[in-house]
Amino acid sequence: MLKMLLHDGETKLVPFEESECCDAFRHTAAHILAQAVKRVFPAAKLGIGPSIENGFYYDFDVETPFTAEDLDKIEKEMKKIVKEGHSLECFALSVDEAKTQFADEPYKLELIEELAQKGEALAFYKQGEFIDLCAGPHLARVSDVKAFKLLSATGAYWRGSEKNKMLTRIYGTAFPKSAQLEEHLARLEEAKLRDHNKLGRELELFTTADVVGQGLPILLPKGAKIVQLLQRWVEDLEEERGYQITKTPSFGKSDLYKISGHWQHYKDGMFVMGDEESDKEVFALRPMTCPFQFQAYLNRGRSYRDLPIRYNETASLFRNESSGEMHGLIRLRQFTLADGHIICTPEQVEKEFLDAIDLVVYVMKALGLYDDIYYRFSKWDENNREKYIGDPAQWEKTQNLMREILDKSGLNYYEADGEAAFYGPKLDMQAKNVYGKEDTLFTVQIDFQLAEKFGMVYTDSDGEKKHPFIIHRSAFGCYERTLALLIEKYAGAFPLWLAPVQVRILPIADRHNEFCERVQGELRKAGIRAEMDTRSEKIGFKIREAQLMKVPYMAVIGDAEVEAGIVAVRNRRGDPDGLSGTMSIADFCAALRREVDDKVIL
RNA sequence: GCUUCUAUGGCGCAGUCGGUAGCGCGCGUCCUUGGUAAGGACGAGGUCAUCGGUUCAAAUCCGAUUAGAAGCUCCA
Repeated sequence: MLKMLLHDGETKLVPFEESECCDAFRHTAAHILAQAVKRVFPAAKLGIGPSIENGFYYDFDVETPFTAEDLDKIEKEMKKIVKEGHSLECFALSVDEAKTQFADEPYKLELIEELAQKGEALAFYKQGEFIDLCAGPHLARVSDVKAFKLLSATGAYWRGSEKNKMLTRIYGTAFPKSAQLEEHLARLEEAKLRDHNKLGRELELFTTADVVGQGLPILLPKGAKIVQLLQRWVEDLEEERGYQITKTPSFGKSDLYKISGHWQHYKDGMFVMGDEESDKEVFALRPMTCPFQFQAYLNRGRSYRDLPIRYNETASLFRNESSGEMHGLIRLRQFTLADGHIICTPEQVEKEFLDAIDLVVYVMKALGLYDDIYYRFSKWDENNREKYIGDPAQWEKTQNLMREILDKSGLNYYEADGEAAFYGPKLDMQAKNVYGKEDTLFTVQIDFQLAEKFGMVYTDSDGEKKHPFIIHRSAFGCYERTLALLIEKYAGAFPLWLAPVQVRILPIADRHNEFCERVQGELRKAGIRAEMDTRSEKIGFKIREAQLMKVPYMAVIGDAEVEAGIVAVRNRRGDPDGLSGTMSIADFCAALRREVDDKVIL
């Protein structure tokens, strides 16, 4: 139990595990950090310092950013402050008093000014000589902050806007007990071992080459195999659900993007080929599939009887991300989306939307990602209208429609302003990587605008020409990004059906090679991805290699196996359900096939 | 794009005050190899990311570029 100090000056005992206490704890740690920085670097100007998931940070304006040695010094000073054992007190000041108090703190003055304009009360917390403008709550005393560590110093824009000055942010974490801190740090180390950007390279799933460029990974045979498996599987699933496949160009004329609005809204994000001033035609690589796939719809007149039309396409997309944004397989300049558009009547929207979600949920369950995903209802930002097309009433109408459908679906979602596509609201399925960074994996969107822009119509039963609704959806998201998530989810030990090598065949001595080749042939004929270790090494060494490669199964073959025409099967460690023991080649093939089929069918 | 940091054979690293490169793994050859996490010998492989500068001399110092990492911002 920790003693908390509330803004009314009252105290109460709350366990650290309660989020209000945990936040107050980390927030107090942030104040201790700021106090230490002011002591060691008196010229530093204070920004803000909240608690965050798993820790805290504080922003400072300093001449030269903190070095690792600086962090050590600051940490030492923090320990001293904790030992000094100050109690915290909370008090209020008038605007004028506050301005006097923080005359040397320009960022605090800005906040005071702003709070004053809103007519909000100015609360302050004090520990020893250190006073901060702060809404609280905090711990009642600094001595409870026993275990902490400063993790990094990086740049961060004041108030989160790139128009403002970049301050120096120190990140740290803190716990009541040092054992908890150690455990947390160990978890961070553990997470790093699953990092797809490292593991994916080690397992030879992908690589990058300086001369090729940023955000342009080379998928190696094993990585490409996984993507191929996923793509075949997803395309089959889509076909089962009534999708028709299209194949459209990877680039088109600027005129096309002018219709869709990309030229006006996202030209900076596109790779443009040619110069509008001097060239007769200017092209751009496609950042999304929609305008191309719409041309398939426009191929002839459509009746309400034709709808819904569901188009899918495995599409390479190109987006000119800024140089600092690329990351492993997560953020790329070229990527492959299991893209698609459902064109339907207003009456059909609900069912089609729900069916699209149903497909995504099926896919996530099959991949084992279902429990790691959460849902974000991404709406527009009415205060930032230039980012979007269409009028506010339409936006409200579509968002309400989407909320209605979402509520019926029973999905547990949260709403986010300013995250919509420029043409409509989205349901984003979000996932976190091993470092806790969030990214969109899948998305389903309702679009009420592009049909009109492209002149897409259907003749309704009353003979009227009407604009259809369009659902933009992805069954899978982008293959590269999902692959990254899968690598981290399974730490490279893919389930059998996705493993690029399913069986590694290990001859005990070279004289068993011939039989091993036969086994490899049999497995391959049965559709099993088998690979043989042909090196002249001891069997223990070969097993170790196969373990490092995280291959689901090994088939060990020596004299006894050759004589009896069988294989000794061994599974990957930590897989108690897997096959093991000796069996005939035919039985092994059949068992593997069964296991593969069981895993995919839910 | 911004802040900080980084770049040495396929991978992981060492290289002290500037004096033209080493180790482990991997790779190749040969020997070895019967049983569940590293058998041995020999060998190949690097103009130290690129370009430019300082210097008698640069992997080492300086600048630019390219690429990578963390964070911020952005993400159709």
